[in-house]
Amino acid sequence: MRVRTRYAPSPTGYMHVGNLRSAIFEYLIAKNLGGDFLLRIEDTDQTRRVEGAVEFIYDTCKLCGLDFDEGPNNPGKYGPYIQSERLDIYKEYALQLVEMGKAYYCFCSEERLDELRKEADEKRIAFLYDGHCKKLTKEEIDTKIKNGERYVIRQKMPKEGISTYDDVVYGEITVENRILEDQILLKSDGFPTYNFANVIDDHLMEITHVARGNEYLMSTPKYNLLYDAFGWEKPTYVHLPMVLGGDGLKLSKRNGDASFMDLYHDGYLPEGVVNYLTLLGWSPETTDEIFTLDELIKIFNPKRISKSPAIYDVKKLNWINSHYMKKLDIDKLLSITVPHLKEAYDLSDKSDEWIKHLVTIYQNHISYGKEIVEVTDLFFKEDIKMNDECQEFMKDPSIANTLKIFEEEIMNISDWTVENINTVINTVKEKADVKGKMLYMPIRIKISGQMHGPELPDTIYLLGKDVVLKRLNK
RNA sequence: GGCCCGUUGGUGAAGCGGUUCAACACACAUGCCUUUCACGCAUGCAUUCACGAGUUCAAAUCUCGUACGGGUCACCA
Repeated sequence: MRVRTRYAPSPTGYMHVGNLRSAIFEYLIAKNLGGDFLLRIEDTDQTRRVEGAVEFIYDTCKLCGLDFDEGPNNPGKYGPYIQSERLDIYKEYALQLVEMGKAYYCFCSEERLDELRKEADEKRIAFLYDGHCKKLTKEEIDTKIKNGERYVIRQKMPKEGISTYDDVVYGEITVENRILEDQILLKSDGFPTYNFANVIDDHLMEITHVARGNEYLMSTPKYNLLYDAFGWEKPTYVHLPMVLGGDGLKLSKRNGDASFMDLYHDGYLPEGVVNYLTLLGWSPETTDEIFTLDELIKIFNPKRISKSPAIYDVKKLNWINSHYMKKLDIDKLLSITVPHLKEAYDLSDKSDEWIKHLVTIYQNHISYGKEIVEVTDLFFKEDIKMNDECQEFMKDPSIANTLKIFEEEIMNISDWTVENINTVINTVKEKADVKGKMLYMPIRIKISGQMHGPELPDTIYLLGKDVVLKRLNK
């Protein structure tokens, strides 16, 4: 049987890295086994629907290299791929289930349910629908429907026994049937619930591997009961550990850039993000950490997904992304850095050549595009401030002389080039009789306010003669 | 509250009965390289795997209990 996986998001507009990771894992599972990867939009909750969300999902996946073999924009023979366009299908199957006695009509009002829930709450026990409408006769049901009463269709659960299934990640999962609620399959607005649509579609679309967040670990037995009722073959389940923020709490906008598009706009590279996200809760057999998508396809094994939650660690993301930054060609590098520079600083008096030079010398120093802004502020600020470490260093008595000679030599440069600046530094070395750290550091600190930075001659060159002289005299 | 899942160094994480099993990476420290910084390279960094008991000749690895953390109990997915 051909392996088929699906990424089945709700179009709520926001795609955080946890969702993206699910998509990546689904993609990797399919491609590793030479199968298909498809997109299905689960828009059964009309109240949460966001316009343009589908395009957003497409854009994100395209940027990341996750190509769909089938989906709303490139349908295969299993469409439609948007659940709101499949309503008739769900209804048909729901009715079939009622026919078989595995589901029933329920006319209970919101008020009655709330009352029941409150009671359960007071007794501090879990609320379970009491099966009130299960006893309704055919005649009673017909009358109620004729009277226009709103209804839902609920799945009939066994009241005793246990259900067990095997998960690729979590192993054998067993739950008692008595805790399974007669869950709603079809809502009163005619839309199916996730619980129902998901099963119907996965079967109809011949999905073989279902990868999803582990919040479904406990409800999977209910889905299996549905498969059994229809006599369908159950898929292989791969429940994914949750992605947590650095503070150990659920990922949110607060504890980091949780949205892929935010990362992308900050100048992170999709290859880097995909590489990092794959390592969230999964590890290869070797100790390598840098992988292209193609390499990942070859080695991805869902059995190696970990059970414990994965921590989304921006530091590690930065480290991986910096690998990809170093390999970037100049045009690409410019495209992810210059827009941020322009936003932060006034570049109107800078030449393209100057900007290119600036970005180039920082290529090995930044881990994502936007970081260029904070590391280059010494080129744009009027005043530079030395930290304690710098001030401590500058206390050495020999420094005044070194800087004085340097200033004289700089003033005498007529042709402002990196090469000539380099020559000046060598001249200072001779005349002041200092070398190494005592030669470079005073100059670096005086003109940049920092002990770290890119090549000194380049820094001096880009600062310009006027600024350098000005800072030397402060 | 019931049920399910997790807990390895400063951090992220491998390992899932023995054979270097406490990998690897980040961070940190030191050294080399570069006339400086950074990059790169090299070395160091958990007598110990939440805690307690048990099984075993042998446990981070299996079992039970405790603690802590998370998930789930919707006409949301």
